[in-house]
Amino acid sequence: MKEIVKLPTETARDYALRAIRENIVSLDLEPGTGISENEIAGFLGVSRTPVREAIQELSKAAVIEIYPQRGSYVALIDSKFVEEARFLRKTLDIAVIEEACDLATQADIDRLEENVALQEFYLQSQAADKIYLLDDEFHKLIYSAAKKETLHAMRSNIMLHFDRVRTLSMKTVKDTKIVGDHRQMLESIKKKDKESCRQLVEKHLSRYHIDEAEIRAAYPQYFKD
Amino acid sequence: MKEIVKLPTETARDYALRAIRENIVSLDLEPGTGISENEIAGFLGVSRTPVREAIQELSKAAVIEIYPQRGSYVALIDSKFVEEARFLRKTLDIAVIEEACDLATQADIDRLEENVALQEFYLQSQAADKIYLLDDEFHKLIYSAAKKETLHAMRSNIMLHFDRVRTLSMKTVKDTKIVGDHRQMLESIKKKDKESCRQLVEKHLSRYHIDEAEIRAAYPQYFKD
DNA sequence: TTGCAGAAACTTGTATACAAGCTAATTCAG
DNA sequence: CTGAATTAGCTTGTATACAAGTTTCTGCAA
Repeated sequence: MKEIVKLPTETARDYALRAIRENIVSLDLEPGTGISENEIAGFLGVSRTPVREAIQELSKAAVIEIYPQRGSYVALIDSKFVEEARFLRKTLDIAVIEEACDLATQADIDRLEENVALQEFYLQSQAADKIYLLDDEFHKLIYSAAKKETLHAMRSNIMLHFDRVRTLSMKTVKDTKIVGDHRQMLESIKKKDKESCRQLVEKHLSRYHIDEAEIRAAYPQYFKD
Repeated sequence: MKEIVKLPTETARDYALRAIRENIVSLDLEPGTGISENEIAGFLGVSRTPVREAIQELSKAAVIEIYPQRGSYVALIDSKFVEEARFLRKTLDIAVIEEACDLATQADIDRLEENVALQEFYLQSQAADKIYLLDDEFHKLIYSAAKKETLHAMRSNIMLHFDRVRTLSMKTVKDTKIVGDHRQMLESIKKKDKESCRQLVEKHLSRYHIDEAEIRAAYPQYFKD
């Protein structure tokens, strides 16, 4: 588990949640790892209570499995969850981007423009981590333009399963293409071209649809079954 | 707050979550009501810890608002959340029922048949509460047939907002029509007729799309803004 | 009566103590 | 040496104590 600095503003609970979540997505907490409330509490420098609440929340998203009186474990990557996450994303992202075509204000467009411009800038700087954050923000901005912020928060939880696979397949998907996808999506939203948006979302998702067998062969111990 | 009997199998945390949730959906805990961890803990006969964890979870679904060191309140009905819930349900339910057309096994069909038969039976008995439960189970069975159980769990949380309005509009929506909708959906799934499924889901949802102004006029104190 | 100061009574956030139960090591009997 | 029973050390679940902050009531002074 890697260290995450605690922000002065956040509560102990939010800190614990963020720290554990980031470690799971980054795979610093490997799938199958046993975790203990006491151990993590000691590592983070807080008590069991906020750590426990964070673990409870992540167990609800099914990325942590709790066995009462026995122990808790980072869930193995379950193809079923990954597929459901992909299904949700395909279904919801398309519906939301179509809604954004209708509802986006000039301010929304401006924010998206700024975001994509930054992506294109960092693409030249080879700053993959920056692009990763901007990627998340880009999709969040689209949900915001469609007035569907609550759904985005909900989406985040199940996306955890997808995000772990994304981390594993980082090297195979080229950032160049992702940023290009985002640029095209923005242009289609500006033209209010829903059919084009739909096709772009599907193409965008297909990029992450790596041959699972390949990743599974490289990291068999991370997968369920 | 009405009493809910504790099942011998469930943990204190699950009991607290179920009890608070049911009270919110039934409006026995009215929107805007102040709630206290200590008060509820005393009422349910458990300590603050499991009650607190339940409240945390419900606050994540935005049906409870927590103001640190000040108090917690049952959220007022927010039209924005209700609309997002309706949007999610329309989008996801359609995609899932189409998937169910492709994937439903004979066992799935049998379970749906049994469920709808029970609905039709209780319709004659005027047992609205039974139908309410069977309604929930019907939609859950469809998600199960489409192998999207995780998405159904996620759907449940945001549906809380929708469910409260459903409780308020109980009298205006006729059970007869709802059960008829379910019968038609089942027949369309059996025929694998996706277009018919799509239309039925949209019609089904429109039944709940009561004139919000009407409910708002009757219960203005329950609504935000 | 009005207004302000201060204390008391609440709230949630966090830490810690205890309870119940599972696992595995250890010890003792054969 | 083998095996079974006991015990010690883990785990999470729950209860309680304490901390920090907000609100409200109370009492006193003007």
